[in-house]
Amino acid sequence: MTDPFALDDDIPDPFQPAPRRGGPAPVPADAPWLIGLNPEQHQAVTTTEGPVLVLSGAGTGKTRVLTSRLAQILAGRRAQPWQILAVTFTNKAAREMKNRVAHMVGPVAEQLWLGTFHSLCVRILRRHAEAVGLKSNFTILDADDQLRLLKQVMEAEHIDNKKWPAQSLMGAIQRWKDRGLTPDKIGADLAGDLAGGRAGQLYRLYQERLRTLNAADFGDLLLHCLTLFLSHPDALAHYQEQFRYILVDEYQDTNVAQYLWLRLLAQKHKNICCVGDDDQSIYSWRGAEVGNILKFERDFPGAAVVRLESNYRSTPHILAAASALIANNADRLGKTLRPGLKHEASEIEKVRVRGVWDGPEEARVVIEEIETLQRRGESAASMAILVRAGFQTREFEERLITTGIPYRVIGGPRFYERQEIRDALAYLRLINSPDDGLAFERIVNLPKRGLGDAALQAVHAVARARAFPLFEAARLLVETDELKPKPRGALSKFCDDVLRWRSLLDDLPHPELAEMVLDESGYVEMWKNDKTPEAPGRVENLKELVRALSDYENLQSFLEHVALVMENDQRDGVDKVTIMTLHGAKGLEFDNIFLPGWEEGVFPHQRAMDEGGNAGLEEERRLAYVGLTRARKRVLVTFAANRRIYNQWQSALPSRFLDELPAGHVEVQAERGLMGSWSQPAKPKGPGAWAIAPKERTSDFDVGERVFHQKFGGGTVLAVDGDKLEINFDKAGTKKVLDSFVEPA
DNA sequence: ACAGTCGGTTTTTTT
DNA sequence: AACCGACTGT
Repeated sequence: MTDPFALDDDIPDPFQPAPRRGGPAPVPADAPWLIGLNPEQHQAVTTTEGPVLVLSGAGTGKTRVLTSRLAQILAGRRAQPWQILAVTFTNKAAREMKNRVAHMVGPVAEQLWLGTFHSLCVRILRRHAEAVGLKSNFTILDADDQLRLLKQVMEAEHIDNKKWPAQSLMGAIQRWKDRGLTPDKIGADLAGDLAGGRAGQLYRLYQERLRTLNAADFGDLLLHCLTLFLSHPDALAHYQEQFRYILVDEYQDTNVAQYLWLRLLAQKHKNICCVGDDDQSIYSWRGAEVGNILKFERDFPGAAVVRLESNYRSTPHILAAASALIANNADRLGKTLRPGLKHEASEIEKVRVRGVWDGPEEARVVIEEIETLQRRGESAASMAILVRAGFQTREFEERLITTGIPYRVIGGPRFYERQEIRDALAYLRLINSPDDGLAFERIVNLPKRGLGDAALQAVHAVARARAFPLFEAARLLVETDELKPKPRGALSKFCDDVLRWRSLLDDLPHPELAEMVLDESGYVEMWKNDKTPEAPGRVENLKELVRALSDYENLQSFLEHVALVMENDQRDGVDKVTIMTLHGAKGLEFDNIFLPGWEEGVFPHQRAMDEGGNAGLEEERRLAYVGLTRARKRVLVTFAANRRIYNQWQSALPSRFLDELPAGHVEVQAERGLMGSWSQPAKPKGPGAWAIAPKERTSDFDVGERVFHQKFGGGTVLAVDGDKLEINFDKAGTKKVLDSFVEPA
């Protein structure tokens, strides 16, 4: 066995610049990255020693501070690039930071330890895999494989998957991992009655299965890293020594495991700089703990705290609207955003709010506005539609297609999640890692080789009996007469093929190998013979996959990229409107922002409130804050009075967040009667002016009266609450609607 | 072994 | 409505 602590990768290679001598050097005050910083930014950049917490509001130049700080440390000869750890939350942020630093300090930026938590953990784990029970070429499973594996475990344990869906147990396991909890830490108190009280045991079995498959899921990457650090003090000491400076982006989004990871690594030098904004914490559902910000000063006594409050992005109206909204959250550190830019008064528009009848009309209104802006010279690329949930994109897409406006959906079906790509990857995974049983199962009978349930069962039986990986079990099985001749021959051929491909791994360039595999396996052929309309596209995607392979040194690094960088950044030069979720928009900015679907239940999302209570509502509000602060010049917020959900029409009430926008900075344009009590002209009277009307206004309808509603048809009034009616519709059941939507029948 | 049908569920956000 | 998974018949 190789020494798990071999760290020879860290020895500087001859291509790196000679180590700087003579310790820190002064950085000239006119260094390019210091020019134009405001005093707070300057302080955040130049306070390189000791712990620093930067509370950075939206649009206050956070990325600039981080990159300048990196440049400052490097130019001040305070550390070699590989002694600096810079952690981001997304791959996009990592890439941008790397580019910007490279621009300032040149190619040494390549040597920084800069990346997402997950990619940095993989980098460490590849070297110490044995220490946590894996081999260095371990596979990183995606969500799909994770669930598949857990289902297998649960099935083997005879857990009724109707009563205990694998999905919810998966969620629990992930949250445990987010908190740094290994199976031995899961007591009855944590497991609860999940999976009949056997959740802890199932978690353990799942982890065991992962190890046998030489695989790790996303959460494992951090968890194993923590295990490594805690069980191998020499490894921890090595990295503590190495990372003289640590920088963390989006600190408010770190979960407990990530927090522990950082805290361990920072113990030696304590030069850790965390940048975050509690008002933009929107990932608590994924285990993020805003509390990590609060703990910072406790864990690192004497930490310098810098507040960045000058906003260089949005107009005063937008800032005022966002600030007033977020002020409704009780649980926050409190920051005040100040306009940092000069704006031409004539150019400044108020935030606009518009109510419409239903979803399709909302799409029409938004796209009309897009066209208007385009006529005024705004580019499509300057506009983004930010939705709460993925399903909302459809109506806008449809409308954009009919209008012929180019658009792109970020976060839609991703390239590496497509069926054909995952199948092709399974072939490559099996070649790369013989232990990858999930890959084996996925492709052993794809294309159809006449290997069905019976054959697969037999393979499983052998694997279990001998504690072999599935692939090895299959090889053994075909030497026996266990299988009928036909399946036996097919399986034998399959095994021979895989072995042959694997033997070529070192000799053939990997793109050629991939091409050969896809060809000889008959996989491409399968799609070429497929008559469905999407088949040609799939063949194209496979070609693209082979092409993408050539961008990577070897198969292993490609597979890793696929697992960690699940994004499709179609940043072609074409001028396109962007559609994405609010979560996806964090960190981005656009001149023109559209915020549709501001209705109770949609936004704030019902489930967020049901499951998260008031904390859930506050997180939704932060999401709204993130949405508003993406805009530089214009915001259009819309809501629809009726929405089709599960193919059922439902009436909706305007989002409470609308009430929280300050009247003086908002302009309301609603169609007659659609706003309910929100009728224009509203009398602006400071914040809250939009509040749903005084209860004095009572509907003209009476209980028991027959009414007619455009979408729901006829019904009987059950109750009257101000201008809201509860109506028992003959067809659609009981619903609450505003009285302006119904007429006497 | 596999295709076709039936019935139940789905829509929160993602490294 | 549309998709998925389990079941059934060939």
